Amino acid sequence: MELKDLNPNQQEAVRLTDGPIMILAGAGSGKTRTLVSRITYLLQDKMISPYKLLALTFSNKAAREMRERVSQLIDIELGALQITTFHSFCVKVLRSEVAQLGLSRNFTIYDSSESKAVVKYLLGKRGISTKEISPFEILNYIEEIKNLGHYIDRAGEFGYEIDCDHEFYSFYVEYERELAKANALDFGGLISGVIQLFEKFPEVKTRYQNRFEYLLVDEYQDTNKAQFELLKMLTGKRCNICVVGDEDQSIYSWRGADISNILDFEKVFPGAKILKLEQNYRSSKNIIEAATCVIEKNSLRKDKKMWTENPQGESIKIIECKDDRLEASFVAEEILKLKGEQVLLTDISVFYRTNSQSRLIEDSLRKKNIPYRIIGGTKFYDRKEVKDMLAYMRIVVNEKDSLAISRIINVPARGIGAISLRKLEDEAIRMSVSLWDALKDIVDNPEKYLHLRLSAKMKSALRELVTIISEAKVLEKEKTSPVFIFEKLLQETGYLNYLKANKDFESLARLENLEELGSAIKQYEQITPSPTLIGFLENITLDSHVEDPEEKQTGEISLMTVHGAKGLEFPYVFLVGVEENLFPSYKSLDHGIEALEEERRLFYVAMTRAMKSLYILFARGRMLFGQVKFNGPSRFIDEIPEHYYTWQREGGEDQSFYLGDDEKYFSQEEASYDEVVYQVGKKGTSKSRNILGPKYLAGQYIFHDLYGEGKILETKGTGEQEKIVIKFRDGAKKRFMASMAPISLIE
DNA sequence: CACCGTTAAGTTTTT
DNA sequence: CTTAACGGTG
Repeated sequence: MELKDLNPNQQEAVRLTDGPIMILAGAGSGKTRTLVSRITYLLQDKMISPYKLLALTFSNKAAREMRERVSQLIDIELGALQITTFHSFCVKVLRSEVAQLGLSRNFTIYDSSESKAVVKYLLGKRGISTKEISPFEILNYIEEIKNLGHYIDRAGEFGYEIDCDHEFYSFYVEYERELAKANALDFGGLISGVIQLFEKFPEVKTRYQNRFEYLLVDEYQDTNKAQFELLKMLTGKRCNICVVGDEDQSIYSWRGADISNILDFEKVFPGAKILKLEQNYRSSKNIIEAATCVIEKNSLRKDKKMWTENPQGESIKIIECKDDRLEASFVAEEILKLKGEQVLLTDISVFYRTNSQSRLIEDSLRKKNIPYRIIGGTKFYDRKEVKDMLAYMRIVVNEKDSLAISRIINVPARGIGAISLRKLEDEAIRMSVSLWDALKDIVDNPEKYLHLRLSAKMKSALRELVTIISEAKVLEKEKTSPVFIFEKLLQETGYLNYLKANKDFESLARLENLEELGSAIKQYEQITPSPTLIGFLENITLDSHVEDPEEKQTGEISLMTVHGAKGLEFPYVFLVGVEENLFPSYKSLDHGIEALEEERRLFYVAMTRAMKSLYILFARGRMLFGQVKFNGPSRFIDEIPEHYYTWQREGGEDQSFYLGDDEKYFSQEEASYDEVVYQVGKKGTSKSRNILGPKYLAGQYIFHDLYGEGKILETKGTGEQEKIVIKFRDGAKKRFMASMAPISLIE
């Protein structure tokens, strides 16, 4: 096989097939290429059967891409080759072995909104309002436990401790019980389920260990403890494990990704070989060097330094804008300019920290007729009507899924409201059967349930519902086409008519969404050898269906969050909203150095997406939560050495805020306060900025005559209306009117 | 049981 | 400014 296209380090990464190896692959270092080469090398040169290889990724997209590229390179039957996501892999294992764990193989997979519904149900059962305890808090707690790989009654040493006296522990236990009753697993449960399986049935583990002689893991920095344990179990004694990752691109720790998996790899796999891919093929020297300076401020990282042979390239452009609207219109304006220079729109991308920032950008792009598409954002499968229909289908494949039943029992309205539902659920609990079995029995033997005093209307409604579902179940068993079942459900449940009855815009949009769901099922049928309803459902819960920006090259620019940009690259990148409290996010500023370092990695990811041209924008004033905030430029901008960028100011400084053409954001009163001139001098630079606006900026340190030293967290308003939030040494946060409070700036 | 008004809060989201 | 979620009323 040809390895001469690879650099020496990449070649070594391909050839070191045996024993544990960790490849630290910097951004744009040809990571995927190396991985693909390694797979083909194993298959072709080492003559390893595809059956013995397992490559794990995090996203379906990455898995598809890798498989695609392998199949382009070699001409071997790849049928048995497992290139798949952690979760899909676990589903596969569990579907074939799960009987041993007391689930049946038609189990459903709950996504986080369904998990949340379970938690809310548990809270309701205890009579606790969601105001007293937020379901998210409990959910986070449960997820944390599961991210460790824990399962109930796990015995033995496992390197972590679970505090069974924790106030939420009982919720965790009940939650697990509910899921088991519903024959369902959540995302975390898929992983911990396999761990449980392997621990309780070592012979099953041995079988998988024997099969997969070579293990590959992509995006290793994103693995959590549970996934790490799974990997250890799978590699067994042979330890032919190759992980590829970049600690500097770990941006999912808030979801359990544990950076210590990378930092401690050598400890867990003694004798592990560490290889670094440090040559960048993507970006200009200027961008790489600037990004390197930023990321080196992090302490939690391996010693790795990117370099490139690419030309120096142009300077990074830092654009200081007067406000968020100007920022948006600058982006649109500049894109038009680039377009005039024959730059392809598909080569341009705009990144932002939070989804809500896309609105303004979209507005100004539309105004200038620039086609764009949003990558990520609100998901199709999160829409209410889609979830409703999916719930119908879930009951058809898994009748124990009571959550699905309670979701749709009154959608469309059948006269079975919350109270009646509660009555039915209680009855099911009393008889210790599932909700579905209870409903069926009520319909079949109504005389047994006189005590429920169900109205005739309700009884007939229930009968109808049970009949429709039962019929669909028969069709499902007969392997009828999923689309047919879907359409039958849509018709007979009355959902279609229920939407058609309303002529409003919203219902119309919903109809369209359901149509789209129909075509998604059709598409699934076409590309799947033996399509089943359960297969389709699994497909959509485990595959986010994020549109691939490279897929449709119809000449649109791409908009996405920085998280969504990971793994992508664009010649032209606009990074907007680079302000304190936004990027880094105000939430992370309260959570210590680790959270801040993650924000810095995120910033690093954003920078390193750019190949040729990088614009970093920030707005002096920004409309946030209905109020204008003056957050000041992000600290990350300060971390880029000056000689890598040019600084450009947009929007003058003598005009009042937002007094442009169509602005009605401000009352006259507020607008006239911009008379205050202040100075933010950066020490040692000539860049002192005389800006009209607030007197204080977030991040500055002050002294308060009464409370002592403190740091400004945020400011809003100007002049006499200016309010500031200060965090003092003792951790207390206080609000002040800037003009009244006895405070002074500390240099 | 459905609707409406009030209230509170407001990151990121590979699976 | 938005949105979600609750509680009260018709």
